[in-house]
Amino acid sequence: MAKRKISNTLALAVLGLLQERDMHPYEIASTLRERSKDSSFKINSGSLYDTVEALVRHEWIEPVETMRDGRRPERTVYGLTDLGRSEFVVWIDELIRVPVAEYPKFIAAVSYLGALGPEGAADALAERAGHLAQRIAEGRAALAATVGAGQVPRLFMIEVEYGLHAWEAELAWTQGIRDEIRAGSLTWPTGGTT
Amino acid sequence: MAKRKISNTLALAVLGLLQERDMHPYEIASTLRERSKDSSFKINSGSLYDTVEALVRHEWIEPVETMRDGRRPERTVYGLTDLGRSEFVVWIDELIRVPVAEYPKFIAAVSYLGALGPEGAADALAERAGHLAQRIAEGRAALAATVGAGQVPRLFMIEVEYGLHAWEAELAWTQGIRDEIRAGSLTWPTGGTT
DNA sequence: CTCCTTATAGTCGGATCCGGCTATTAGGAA
DNA sequence: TTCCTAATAGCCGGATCCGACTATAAGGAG
Repeated sequence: MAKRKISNTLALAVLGLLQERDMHPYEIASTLRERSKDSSFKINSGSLYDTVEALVRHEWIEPVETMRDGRRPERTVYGLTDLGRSEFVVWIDELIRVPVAEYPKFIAAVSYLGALGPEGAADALAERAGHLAQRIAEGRAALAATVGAGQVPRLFMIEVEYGLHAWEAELAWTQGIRDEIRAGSLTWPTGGTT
Repeated sequence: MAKRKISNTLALAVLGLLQERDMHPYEIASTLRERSKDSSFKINSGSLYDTVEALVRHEWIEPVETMRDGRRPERTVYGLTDLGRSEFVVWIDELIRVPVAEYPKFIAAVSYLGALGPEGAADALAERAGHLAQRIAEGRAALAATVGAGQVPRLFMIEVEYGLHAWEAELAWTQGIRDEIRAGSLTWPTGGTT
């Protein structure tokens, strides 16, 4: 499995939108935000323009027309190439099929949970649990307002379901460990806070 | 919450190890690998040396001695400063307390799961489930061989427990959606595979 | 003794990422 | 009318990241 030419998933979002119709980068960004896909993709205007250039270099997309409206900056509208259309599917397929290691910040911190001492750790975990619970509630509400109301097909928000599921698992673990610390079933090795 | 001066979590690993004793970068990397912390931190020699330099710039660590052994490359041994020692704890505390958005590749792919079509999606999810199940088994075995055998205190491998919990949740979701697709309860909107 | 692989220790250049900046127009507040 | 903010559209320089590479030594196979 050689390394992908393009690995930034923002490129995936671009390809996905251009599937629907040609757009210019700024439009892509605002459409993604409108559909609240900005919680699945890190949308940064700098990265976006770099990503678009990379996609052009690899001929997955191509400029379709460039126009200007009054004295606004020039806009370049891009469209998918056939190559882009097929690579899009191949890429998604691969991303789904084979899990790749990622390194979330939380796991790094948990690796050194010991450094906080039992009380400090339990306290910090409790605070995290609170934040997570709130985000989960917000996510649920957002789902109810769109899919629940029949505004959007469930498939189009399926990643939100996944995100909620993942957060719930994290919440459960966080609370579980907090409880174990408080109950004394997860003990600190003697001789150090490390 | 202003942005951290140093955000790469590899720096956290460095600080954590220097807590125990002074080391040179290469030694840090091999110690981390030995303790299989390389599944919690992305250890790349290039990044490691950059990270160490950044830590020195911020005076969280400092060179303690530099020596050479025969005609091997020179080694610089680093140690924690008082600042580093205290920032270490503050940083962990913050990372635990407040969840930050991250953008795993899987969530990006799931956002466009539709593009695979029902059969393609179910098939890809099934394959992922297989990989996940295997990794979970391996992780469990590794835990049993260390913590289970009393070789290492549970607290020192607690992040492995978290990782397994997260994978299990992902596995459950993956299988659940695969089943829903096969059972027809998650349907594809008519008029497109997007 | 020679060859090959692995361990030791780190450097370097290019790719990527990202926050902050510019410039213009539209819309409303005062 | 003038001022201020938000939206439109994108550019750029610096920070970061990372893979590929160098060079030496030690250990074993044949």
